[in-house]
Amino acid sequence: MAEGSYKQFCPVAMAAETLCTRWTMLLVRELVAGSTRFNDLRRGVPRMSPALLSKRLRDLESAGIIARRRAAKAPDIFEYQLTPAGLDLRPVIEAIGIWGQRWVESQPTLENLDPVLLMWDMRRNLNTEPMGSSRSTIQFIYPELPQVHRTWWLIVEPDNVVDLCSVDPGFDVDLYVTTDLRTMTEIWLGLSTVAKARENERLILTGDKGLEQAMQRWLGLSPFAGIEKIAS
Amino acid sequence: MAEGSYKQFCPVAMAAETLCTRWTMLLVRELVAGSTRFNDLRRGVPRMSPALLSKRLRDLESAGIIARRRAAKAPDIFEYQLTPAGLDLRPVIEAIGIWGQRWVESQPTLENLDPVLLMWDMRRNLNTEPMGSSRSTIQFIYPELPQVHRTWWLIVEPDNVVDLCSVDPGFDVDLYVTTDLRTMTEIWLGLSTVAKARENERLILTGDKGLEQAMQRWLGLSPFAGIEKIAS
DNA sequence: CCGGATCCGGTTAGATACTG
DNA sequence: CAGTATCTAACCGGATCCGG
Repeated sequence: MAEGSYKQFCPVAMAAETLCTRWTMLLVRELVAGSTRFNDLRRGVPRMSPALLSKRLRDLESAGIIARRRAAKAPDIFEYQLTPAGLDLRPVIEAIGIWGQRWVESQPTLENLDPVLLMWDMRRNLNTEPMGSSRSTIQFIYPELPQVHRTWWLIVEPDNVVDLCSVDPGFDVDLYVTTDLRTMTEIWLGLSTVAKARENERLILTGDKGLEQAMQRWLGLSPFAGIEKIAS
Repeated sequence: MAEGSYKQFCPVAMAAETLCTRWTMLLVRELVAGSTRFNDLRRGVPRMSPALLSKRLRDLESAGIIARRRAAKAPDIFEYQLTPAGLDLRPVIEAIGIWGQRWVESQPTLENLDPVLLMWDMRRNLNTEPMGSSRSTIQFIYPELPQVHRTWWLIVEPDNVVDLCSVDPGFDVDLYVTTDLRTMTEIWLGLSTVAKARENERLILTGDKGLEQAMQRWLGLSPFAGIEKIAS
């Protein structure tokens, strides 16, 4: 047992001992969302130091939540995969996320804008169903942001594999999305919609009319976007 | 926003910022279980320093989870009451508790035996329904423990108010329960039963036959006792 | 008793740089 | 890609003390 123990037999206490240390819940969120490799996990928790990430992964392993094994395809690369106990943490993440969506105010939330997290989340949840049978390239432009984070390309290949680039992949662009980071994040979180943002001209679409009309559908939202916010 | 922020707009991250700091989840558990006063909360988290408890209560207040107000009956005493946002944390505590019951192994759990926590939990969840219409006094004896924690009296008044004493209240005892702390905790957690413990003579009942037969019913168990443990 | 505040030493986490 | 190493700052635990 860890020295930091609560010394309580209560199941809540025993679980919290592992789960409620700094960064751990976000790390579990990334694992539940499907990330398995060290640097993928790191992208999901970019402000966590790699030393602490490494320690937390060892902690989760010894708690029986993940298993560290060599990747099947690349034996020199490690993968962290959820065990049955880890997979069963999904309801915990969902309960916390639902509470956060309902009760954490929008204002402090929207002080934490981050284009990298947003774009990777969008990539992860993109709905390829409304896409055609040929490749679709969508360019996002945040004019307010510094060069490195200003322009992004989302590419849906014919086999429905989704790719994200921050350097021009050279493909013809089917749809240009020009907006600001706050507006795009509000839409992602379900606090606004594509239609509302277009009305207010905070989001401008140019290009393929089909992709334009279908944006609210192909843009997969946050898993918690459907939960109604109660706090202001 | 706190300086310790994760800087992520994700609802899980925003919620975890408040909820996943040390002791906070256990404190919320106590609040959800019904404790409202500083020293009642303290009894539920006895190893938490009062300074940190005070800080956490202020944090929970500024997060909109509890409201600090003077008690209606005793205006010089403060009460910490859950707001609607706080009441809505019950599903979070339940999800964590269920996961803990399922996946945390019994062995580390049962290294955290604590007679004070156990007896107060038993008091809190006692089922008075099988009790008669007159006062019932049940004495618990843990022969292994030092004097101060060896003997406890659970008293159910005719109006179904439950009381817990660690000094002899002087009433006639209706039922004597002699056992060891580990056995009683296992029963409480649903890892054993009154019948099994009596078979193995790890739990001895003496006194009123009705109370004896009904012990498994009047002994309310941990809220998670019904969840099947999967881990060993 | 109730509801804290203060002080100090140890542990944990953040920042940054570096490596096989 | 997958981590270590190092240093500093923040947080936490434990004990003590205080005013009503």
